[in-house]
Amino acid sequence: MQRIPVKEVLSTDPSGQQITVMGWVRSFRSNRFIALNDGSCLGNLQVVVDFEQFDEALLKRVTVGAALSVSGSLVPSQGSGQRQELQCSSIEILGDCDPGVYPLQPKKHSLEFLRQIAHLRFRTNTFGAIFRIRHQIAFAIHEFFHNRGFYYMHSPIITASDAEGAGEMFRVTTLDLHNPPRTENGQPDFSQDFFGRSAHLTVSGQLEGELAALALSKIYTFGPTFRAENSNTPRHLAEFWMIEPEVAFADLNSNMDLAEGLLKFVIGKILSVCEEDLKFLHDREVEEEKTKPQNERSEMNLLERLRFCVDHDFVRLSYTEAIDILRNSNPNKKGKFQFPVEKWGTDLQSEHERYLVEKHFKKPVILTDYPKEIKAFYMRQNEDGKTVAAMDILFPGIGEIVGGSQREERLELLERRMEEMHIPAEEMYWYLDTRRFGSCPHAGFGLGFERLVLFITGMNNIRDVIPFPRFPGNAEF
RNA sequence: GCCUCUUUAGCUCAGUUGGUUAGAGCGUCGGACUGUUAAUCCGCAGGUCCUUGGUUCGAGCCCAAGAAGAGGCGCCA
Repeated sequence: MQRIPVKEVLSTDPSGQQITVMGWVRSFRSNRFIALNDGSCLGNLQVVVDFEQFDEALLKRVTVGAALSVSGSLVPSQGSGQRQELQCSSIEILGDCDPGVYPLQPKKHSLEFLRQIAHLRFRTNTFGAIFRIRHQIAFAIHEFFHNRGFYYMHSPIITASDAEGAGEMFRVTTLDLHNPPRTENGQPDFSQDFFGRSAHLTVSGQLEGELAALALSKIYTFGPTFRAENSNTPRHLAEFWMIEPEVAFADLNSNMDLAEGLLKFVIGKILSVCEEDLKFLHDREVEEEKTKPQNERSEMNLLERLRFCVDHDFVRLSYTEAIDILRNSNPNKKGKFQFPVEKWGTDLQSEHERYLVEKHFKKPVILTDYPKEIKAFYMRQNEDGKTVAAMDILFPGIGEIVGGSQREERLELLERRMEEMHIPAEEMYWYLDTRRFGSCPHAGFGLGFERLVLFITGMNNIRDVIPFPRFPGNAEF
């Protein structure tokens, strides 16, 4: 008999039909009720066992975590917790699970503990929900762009370009580390390396994305990126996934519209498609909030935050306006900020961003037109000569979730800026060629995929929304 | 990289001023239980108190160094 996913069974009207279901035991209660989960959805199928019909030795092997194939008839449940249940006529143990050594017990586990057994944490309700939602978010992102005429472009993962300056890079090499070939001055000779030159893992697909956008008009990348920064926070990973759309004939305003539209579409989609998993994470967060002191509890719960994002326009304001607000804010006047806001031109600290998003506006904020000194070389210079057409989207609890800009399409201005920032123009000939041959206004942004998953699932640590997190000192599994 | 905190049973934690035999809940295991919903009831077992060194008659507790984890900051997405 063919296996039917639990998700399908749970949406079937029970009428005594014979079915086979395979999954893993979540609990075995009263020597009678097996809760069987196959990961197709959050819910378990209740399998009812009449122990007189089964060998006692077989039932002893029905332990938490064991893989079973069960067959029987699907009938309306007599209990109140579920619509249907499987009256079991046969049980086959596909894989035993020794409860004495199996780390997952039918009890609460801390996220820190589960992180240490990340290879098994998929089997918990929480991580099942997170990774089902993660899939749906990825799918919704592709759907959004595809429906709007964007082409999915695969930017390279290994790159010889290290000019973008988005962060420290991981080197890719096949040279013998103990005895590399040397140049005259004693440095490793990368001309003898695999690619005939120094190579690294990409920190961003943006520059290559621009090349494609200046021919295909609308492209997006969605792939892994790597940063060898020694970042130890709940918002950073050394390996993370990034979505980077790039649009020709677009300015900063349409760039903001695109980013806001994308976030609203994806969040809205998840609200409708992942109702059950979201509700579970929502309730989980509500329970967790109860353990916190009153003043640390968030004003909105998870579902409220998500709906709020979909229903309200993001606040758009310039860096200059933000500085004014911050300068005149109560915490600044009362010296509550660790870094007081004084002069125009300094970068905002995360405490300032949090104040704007969580206290002042209480909604997502798009900050625009930053001082050129604190932004990347490729951002388009504004008429004031001081700022660039940049935009960052700040989310409550997450901080920067999107960073983007209109790109500098004017060759002379771009070359001058690169010179000022000591970026070798000759190595970037291929990038500058776009400005030499049919340059046009264009814009794009980078969206941190895991930060979006973090926001939508309501989790607090980015290491809990990617299956196998990579961060300083850790590449387990 | 910097700052703060944490590390005691499989898990989550308590452990008084440094004092003799280190506790609880949950889980496991054994037993009872045929309508349970992370069932319930009874019982047993389970410890390198993170590691190393030091102070002391005596250290889970004090000191030093190291390791691991968490939070904050910086870098950013």
